[in-house]
Amino acid sequence: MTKPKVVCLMGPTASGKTGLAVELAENHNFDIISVDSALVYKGMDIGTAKPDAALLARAPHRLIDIIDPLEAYSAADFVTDTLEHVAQIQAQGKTPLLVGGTMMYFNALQKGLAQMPNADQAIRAQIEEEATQYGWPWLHTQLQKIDPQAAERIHPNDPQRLQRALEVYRLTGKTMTQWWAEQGEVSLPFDMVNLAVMPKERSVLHQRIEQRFNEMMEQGFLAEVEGLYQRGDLDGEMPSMRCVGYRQLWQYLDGKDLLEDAIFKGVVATRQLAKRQLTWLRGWEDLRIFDSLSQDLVPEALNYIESRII
RNA sequence: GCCCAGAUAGCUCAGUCGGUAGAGCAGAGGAUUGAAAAUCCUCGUGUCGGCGGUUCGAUUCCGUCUCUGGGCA
Repeated sequence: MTKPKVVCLMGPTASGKTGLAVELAENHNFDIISVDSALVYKGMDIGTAKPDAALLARAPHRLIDIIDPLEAYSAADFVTDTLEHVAQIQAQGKTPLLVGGTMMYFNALQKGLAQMPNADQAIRAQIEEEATQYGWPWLHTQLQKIDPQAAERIHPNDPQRLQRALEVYRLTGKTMTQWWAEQGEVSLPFDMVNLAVMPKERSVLHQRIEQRFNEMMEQGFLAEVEGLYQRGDLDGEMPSMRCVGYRQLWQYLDGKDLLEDAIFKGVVATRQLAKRQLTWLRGWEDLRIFDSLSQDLVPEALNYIESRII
């Protein structure tokens, strides 16, 4: 018996995912779920290239504007929320169309996550404290004693993963390696149809990225970040303010960079993001890639999807 | 026109007391299990501005030319 389908539209930043998604939605019985770790934030619109009101009216997106920049979201939150939305959409007899560039979220959904606990601020602060006192290499040797396999995998210079591995152990008394071993196969009540859009040439993507960043500046990106800066309750270390562009303009507002340099660094960071997204995509199983410059992009993509949905 | 300082990797520069050179950034490849637009790993041959000279050997010293800054006229 064939399961219902969920369509996943992926692609690097600035590849034209949103435009394609809206067109697809208007030509098919789709309901869009955003797969984007930056679009979840309210009030972060220009710099995230969030679809505007007119576009959202044509094709509503779920999982946009769901939290304040003060809060954090995660791959696990995404999976939970998405499963709920998918069920709702299917109950209405529509097909979910997942669109976005946060490959980690797609991966978590498709490959599954171990049943580990959420981040714990107190434990993280504690580990942070130990890191400033003894240094991350020392924490790495601690991990070696607790979970040698994880220590093998995690580089001593990778504070984020080191912290997480230690956090999981302190929280549960079980190592990350144990959690992984217990993980088991994912079994979702639906099948995926994966497709991606991107320009054939990397240089085309780079041009679009630079052009789009300049357009964002013209549209008032700096004022948007300034507004967030002046709230007073946000800081540059929060996940929201580490987003590409926001981080660099924050540096400028902090007086740590010239505006011109901050803009350049923002463009660079966007290119580097695109590169990492492409690395994910390169090895993705059962993924059909479409050229974003193709004249017949919409019909081609629609054709492919229909051939897979049956 | 004269004087001075430069000219080395895509960019900014270091360096070679004469034995053909290396950092940061950019770029490329990879990893990716509750921060993922995050975090991290790996990768550096380029007429060392052109042409002559000295020398076994010049990117390095000398001369000259070109170009770019700055100063003086």
